[in-house]
Amino acid sequence: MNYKKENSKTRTAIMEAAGKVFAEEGYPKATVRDICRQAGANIAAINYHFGDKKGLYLAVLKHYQGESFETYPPDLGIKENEKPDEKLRKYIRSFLTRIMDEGHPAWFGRLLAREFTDPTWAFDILVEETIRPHFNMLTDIVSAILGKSSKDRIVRMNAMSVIGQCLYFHHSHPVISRLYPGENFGPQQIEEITNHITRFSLRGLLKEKAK
Amino acid sequence: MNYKKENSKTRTAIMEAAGKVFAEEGYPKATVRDICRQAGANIAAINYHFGDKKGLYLAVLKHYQGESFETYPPDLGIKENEKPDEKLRKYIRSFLTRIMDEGHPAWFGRLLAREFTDPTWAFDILVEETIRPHFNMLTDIVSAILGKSSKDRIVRMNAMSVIGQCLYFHHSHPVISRLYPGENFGPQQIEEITNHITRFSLRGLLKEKAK
DNA sequence: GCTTGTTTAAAACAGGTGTTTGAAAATATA
DNA sequence: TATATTTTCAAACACCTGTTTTAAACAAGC
Repeated sequence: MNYKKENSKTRTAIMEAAGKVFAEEGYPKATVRDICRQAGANIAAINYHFGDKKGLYLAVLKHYQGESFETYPPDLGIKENEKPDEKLRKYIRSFLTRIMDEGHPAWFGRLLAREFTDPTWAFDILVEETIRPHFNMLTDIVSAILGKSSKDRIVRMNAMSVIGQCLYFHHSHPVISRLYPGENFGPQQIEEITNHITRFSLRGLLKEKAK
Repeated sequence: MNYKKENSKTRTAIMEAAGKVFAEEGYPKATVRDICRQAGANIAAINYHFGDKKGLYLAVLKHYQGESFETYPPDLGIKENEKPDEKLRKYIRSFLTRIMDEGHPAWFGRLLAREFTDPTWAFDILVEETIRPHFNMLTDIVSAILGKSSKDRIVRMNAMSVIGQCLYFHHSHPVISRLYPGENFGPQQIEEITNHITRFSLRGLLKEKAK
């Protein structure tokens, strides 16, 4: 019922492994046996420390959520008096890095990207706690560029155009690697992709403003 | 071994139900029991008519693939001497309709969209048979607008920006409906979304050309 | 009629899933 | 040291998955 120590060795090992597996396989396909094997723990430990698979997923979300946005803050280096164009570039770079970066807390970004395309029961929590505030941040930037209210419908659509590009450049890997073997739009190309999306979007936005 | 009649009543009923379920749930989560229940057929019928679940999925792909691209041809109304701008608009509309439309053969589009974000074993077949030719069609349009070779890397990135927007406007449903209840980017808004993406993209592309 | 080939039906099978059990081991507490 | 508490472990449980079996119903040809 009450799950004891917060800093057990196997507990953190399980969370570490779970983060990796959940991000790679997605919640439904990820198996607790696989997670425990990678963590070097017994299957029952998952019940003992987290209650059940849901509890584990929730714990992983809650924990790495913070870590991810500490490492890749969406306003990374954004100064208040900076031009909206530059704000947009930094937002895009941060977004891309968060989901395409390799190594430790980048799982969370991929996990979030997964929830975007087919949500689990945890989606509502994620929307309120992380997606909404960060989407608002983007719409603010876009509305500043367009010179329109951030409540405007057109602002939302333009913001979605930006996010759509970012997400697709991430999970287009399977397609690209088959269509053009050798071609590579992977984590190493984050800078290049950032530049492309920023240019492409700023033009789409600027003309919209002029109209 | 040899699967008899091609026009059995239960056979077509199963394929119909399977298309719907596969598109809604995705291949892994879709269960043969669910499909057979919706088709009013026995579980064993799936083995008799299609061998196994893979065979069924393949049969569904092969069949509705043709039907989908007959209903929503990617060059819908495109005349050879038309301006590239108008070609792009029609391509985008066709793409959006194929995955967002309701009713009969629209499953296939959604099914394809699913394979884009997490591919199954059938992905390689789909790439060669449907994705490659249609992506080439898009890169041709884009390269005409940019005035660059369709083999150019920059052309591919711009094409991806277009497709990324289309895909995201489709599966952003869960996000949007939670962020802005009442707001709706459903099948009814296809025209509006087509206009937005076309304008947004044409501007992104045009300036790229001018540079 | 009978016989042959074809299609359906109920039940069982083998394997994988999340979860629980109950007793050991490890650790802390007195 | 002795006792109580916390943590691990192997095994089993109940359920769901795709698949197979075996027999029955159906249809067509003679």
